[in-house]
Amino acid sequence: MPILTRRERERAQREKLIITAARDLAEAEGWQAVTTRRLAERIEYSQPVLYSHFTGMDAIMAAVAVEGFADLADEVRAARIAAPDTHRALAAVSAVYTAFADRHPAVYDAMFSQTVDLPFATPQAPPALHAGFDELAEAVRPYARGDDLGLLTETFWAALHGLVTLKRGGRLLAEQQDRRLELLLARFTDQRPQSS
Amino acid sequence: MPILTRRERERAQREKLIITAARDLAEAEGWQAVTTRRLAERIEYSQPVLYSHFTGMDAIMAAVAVEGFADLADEVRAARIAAPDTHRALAAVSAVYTAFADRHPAVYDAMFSQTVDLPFATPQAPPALHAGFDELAEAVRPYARGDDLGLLTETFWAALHGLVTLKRGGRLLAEQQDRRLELLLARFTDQRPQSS
DNA sequence: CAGAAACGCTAGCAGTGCTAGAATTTGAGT
DNA sequence: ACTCAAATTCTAGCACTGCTAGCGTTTCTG
Repeated sequence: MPILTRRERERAQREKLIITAARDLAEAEGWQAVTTRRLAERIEYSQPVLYSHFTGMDAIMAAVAVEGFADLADEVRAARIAAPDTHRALAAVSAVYTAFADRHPAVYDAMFSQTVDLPFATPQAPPALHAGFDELAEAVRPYARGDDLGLLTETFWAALHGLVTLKRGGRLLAEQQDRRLELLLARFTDQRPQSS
Repeated sequence: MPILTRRERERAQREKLIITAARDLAEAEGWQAVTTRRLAERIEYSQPVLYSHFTGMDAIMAAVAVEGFADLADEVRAARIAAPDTHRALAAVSAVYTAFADRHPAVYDAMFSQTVDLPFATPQAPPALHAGFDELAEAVRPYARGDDLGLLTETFWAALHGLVTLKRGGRLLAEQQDRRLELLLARFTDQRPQSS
């Protein structure tokens, strides 16, 4: 823990306040409603203060995303550990992932849909993002067969992401989402009547 | 074919011009660069003319999407019909789908990512959208086993969509995309890993 | 307690989607 | 051919956006 002066502490606190206000406003009314003016009003400072913390709106969205990575990783980890077997582990992880997207659609968008200036598919990506991915990979591992675990995890993740975003965009009816998830799991866990 | 007066013909022609200009501009510089002013400049009319054809920017984006549905459906259909067997049919359909998204990212976004005021998961959805979905369903059918074909097709489609969008957003490295697609196909076509 | 540095503010720029109302063109009907 | 109304297109403007220059105040330091 570095030693912080009072000013530095207050600054950090205000930065957190901005991120929280942005997230709350985005969840309540969507990212299009998160403007610098409304954000400044919420935190009871003037607009330019935002730019002393972040380079612009994009960076604020990125900060909300980074918070989200940590939250999601925690939830996925908890779900995986609590599961009694590998089968239910992957199911639980998938359920938690889609539930997170449903509960925090704006945060999810910032994390995975919006174009945001963050390193992703590199070691410089936020640690929480790697942590979350690793949790998912552990859940996938028992079904990797001979395939590359990383690539297979990415593929499974992409499938979850596709289900989430198509549903949220109104391209898929919400009602049958659970059954789609079941079908996806069945294909990835190799549940089949008989073998070739 | 209805009888159109010269004025009506000219109007229809200009509407097409707007859609094409919007698509071209979006592909060249992204949707954020498609503003009413730039669009009006391109078609060499003033801004308000756009509002005599469309209710707003959203409707213009929706019109570009509808065009895209038809193009994509044609390409998918051609790929499926040309394939010599069911296995290569699904592979070809998947390849064509992702290639379309790569070649026309802005159109793809309008179709499946942007929030656009169009009916989707209902009979009122654009016919070309149903046509495209049906083509995909035919490619999936041989691997449906006992599962509901519609739901399984939606799930497979979602997986493709996830791969496409995560890659375009920089969340997945582009290099290994082909291998991810292979893994997805293997899981859906029930191919056990072969010792190679 | 003076001077300097840090800080947050007001005011403004160039851009956005969209619209009211004036100006122009068009196509009758005489 | 000429008038006049209807259709059409334009100019100008509104309320908003992200972002920034520069001024005035507060705060810390020597």
